[in-house]
Amino acid sequence: MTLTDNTFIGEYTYSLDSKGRVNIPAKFRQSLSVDSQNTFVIARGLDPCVWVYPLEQWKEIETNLRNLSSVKNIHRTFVRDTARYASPSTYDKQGRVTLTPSLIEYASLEKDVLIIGMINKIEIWNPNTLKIVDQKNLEIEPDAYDDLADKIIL
Amino acid sequence: MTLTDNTFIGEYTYSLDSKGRVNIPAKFRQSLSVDSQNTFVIARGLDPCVWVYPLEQWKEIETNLRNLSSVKNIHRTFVRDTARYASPSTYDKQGRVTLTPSLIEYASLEKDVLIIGMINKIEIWNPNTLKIVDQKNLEIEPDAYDDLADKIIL
DNA sequence: TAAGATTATGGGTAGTTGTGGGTAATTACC
DNA sequence: GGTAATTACCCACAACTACCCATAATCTTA
Repeated sequence: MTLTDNTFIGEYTYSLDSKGRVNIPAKFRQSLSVDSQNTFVIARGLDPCVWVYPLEQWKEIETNLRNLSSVKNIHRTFVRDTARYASPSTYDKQGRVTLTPSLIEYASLEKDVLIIGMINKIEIWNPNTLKIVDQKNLEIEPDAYDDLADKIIL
Repeated sequence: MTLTDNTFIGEYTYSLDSKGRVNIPAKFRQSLSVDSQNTFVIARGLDPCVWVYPLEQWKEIETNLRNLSSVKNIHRTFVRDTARYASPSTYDKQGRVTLTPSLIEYASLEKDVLIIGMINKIEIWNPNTLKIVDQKNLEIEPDAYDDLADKIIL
């Protein structure tokens, strides 16, 4: 069952092979819009993981980046950090995308990887790294977290 | 007799089979809106149980999540926590949805499960777990309970 | 109360999905 | 321009999932 176009939820364990390929879960592929032409854009996450965008979604990001001022240093830095590690990747007949060595290193990916649907994008994690990050996030102020839950969860 | 669309009340005992399938009570299925296309979204409850949303209801949550910014760590964390354990499930010809192993484990579900209508969603419990939670809830401060009286007329 | 319809539960099967490896085409480098 | 390395494409197997059917229990209605 497919929900909305370009919307991803759920968690899956897959394996990264020796050629740097990972399977994109079938459910995610099915939810990819036709406009995205079987193509994702892989990029650095703000967390130590790989972010995978549907091509269409990435185009919106490019538009937003274009609108950032080149005068402010922080803007230039943000654009550079975002753009330099990003690259498009069309999945093969088996539904796999190829990750760049740079991104595999950045996210410390090994054989077993965790793929998480994040609504408008997909995250690829080393499961051990995520455990550590999850642990750290327990320190988030419960009040701020509860406020979010109140607004969003039904 | 069906009440309002996507509204669930009552309690039922059903069994979870070896393939991770549970029957959704016929009354609940009948109350599911046409827009939900025979589909529920199963997710982690805030209590140790499984939450089952009508697709239509879940889409509202998705919309809310989509509006959160990925720049803020707390937002990313919240989206991840919410989305990762959720998955759509269309019921089969016999009216059953399939639960993920992850959710079965989270809610400690065994053969006998308790299905409870929670107005806008459905809860699936291990009956023993619910007993314990019910017991704990007796300790809720009566004052807080009384505050509710201002908001709800019984 | 009896007959029919609906509902709950179990299991079989065919199609889909994930994973590994092979080969041809392309690119990079001497 | 020739060789080596890399990349993209293709095939094959194994595991799994979704779909289908069968039976038993329950409810509905005449």
